[in-house]
Amino acid sequence: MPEIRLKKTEIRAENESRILKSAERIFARHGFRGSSMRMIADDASIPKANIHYYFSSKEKLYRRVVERIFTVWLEAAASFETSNDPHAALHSYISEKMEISRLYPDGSKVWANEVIHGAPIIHDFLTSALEDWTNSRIVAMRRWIEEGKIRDVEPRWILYMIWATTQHYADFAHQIETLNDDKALSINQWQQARDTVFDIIWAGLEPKD
Amino acid sequence: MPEIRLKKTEIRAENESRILKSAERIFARHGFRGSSMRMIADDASIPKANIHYYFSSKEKLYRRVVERIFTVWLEAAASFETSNDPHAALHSYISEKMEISRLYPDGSKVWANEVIHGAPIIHDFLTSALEDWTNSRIVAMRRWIEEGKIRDVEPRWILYMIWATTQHYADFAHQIETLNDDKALSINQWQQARDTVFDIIWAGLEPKD
DNA sequence: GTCTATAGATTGATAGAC
DNA sequence: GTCTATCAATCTATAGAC
Repeated sequence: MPEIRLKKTEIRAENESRILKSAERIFARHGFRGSSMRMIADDASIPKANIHYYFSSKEKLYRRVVERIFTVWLEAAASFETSNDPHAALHSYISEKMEISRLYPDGSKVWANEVIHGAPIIHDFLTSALEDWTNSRIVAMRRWIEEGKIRDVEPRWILYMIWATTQHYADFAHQIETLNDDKALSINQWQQARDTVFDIIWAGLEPKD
Repeated sequence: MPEIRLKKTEIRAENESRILKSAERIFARHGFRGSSMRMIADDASIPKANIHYYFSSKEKLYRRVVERIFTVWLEAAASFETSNDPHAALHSYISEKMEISRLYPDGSKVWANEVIHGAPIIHDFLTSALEDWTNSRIVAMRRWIEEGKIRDVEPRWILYMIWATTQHYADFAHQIETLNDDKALSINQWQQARDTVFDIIWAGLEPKD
């Protein structure tokens, strides 16, 4: 009965996707413990028991959500080229990170929430992919410094500054909107913010003549 | 019986202080919903029922914790002088914010956690004190721009950059330590990070000649 | 002011009919 | 694959003895 099995696979894919999307939104808004399976089920318009049918436990569902977020992060990470043009590499990376904050703020919030609480569930992500990536970029930035392409600044503080500033626009969106007359940032404001973030950081790295 | 009343007052002050300190640590580590009154009671070595005796409900205890954090924030806010020396004002403010991240990371985490989740409990802080303070500093920075003392950059993106970067060292401390061979930053590293944050931001604001 | 016992509500998870 | 009913654990909060 190949037809029936195909259909079941499609139903599974469709439902899993709907649940993951709702879970990301609910976890972002209420945190892991503050989110109940019932809230996620209601948001996805799927009976609560079915969430357990597709994802055996709340923790496994949460981990799947974080894995999705990490995939998005990896795509942005790739845009930080270790070529020999720091201006282009940093501009591309910062722009990409700001776009992620604008388009997927929930993912950023779940990640922030997890790290704030000591990364009890995703610690392995930090000590593997993130650590490798960070060290490779630090090496690249050190080379730029030796070649006189950027100023002599400890690379890791620059990376933290980029992460902090770009992710702030997602994680603290509520505060930013409150200070913006309770309105979300307009496209123009997003562009201006993105350009300012890059301009300030680049002004601090650009070699003085 | 003035003696007995005095002693009771002292006991109350002592116990309330112990509970608030434990609550801040537990809330920072596990979030509001992830923290139970039992965890806070155990951390403070005080019977669970007594927490309810001193603070009528979990939410009121949480609010008292956030009020304490806001007091610390206000002290740092005062160090951002609206005088006519932007270099001194920003250096003082950034240094103060970095010190807060170093000395009171738990408070910063509770605040971040709250804003990430849409500030359900502290929304009034955002729309009163924080909004007033922010607007006053934006006015001051606009004046600096008109007087040619800093470059023409939208002040609010600068403020967000300062908040994001300084608070990142508290909120994402776990990630930073993981990338630092699982060790907390040394005093030297804190100083270097603080100086770098200021230098980069000032390089982007300092008028070009 | 301290502390045990417990009420009342909510939660993650599962059993079992359809 | 869907969904109702329900269990067992946990939580906030309080009553009441000391």
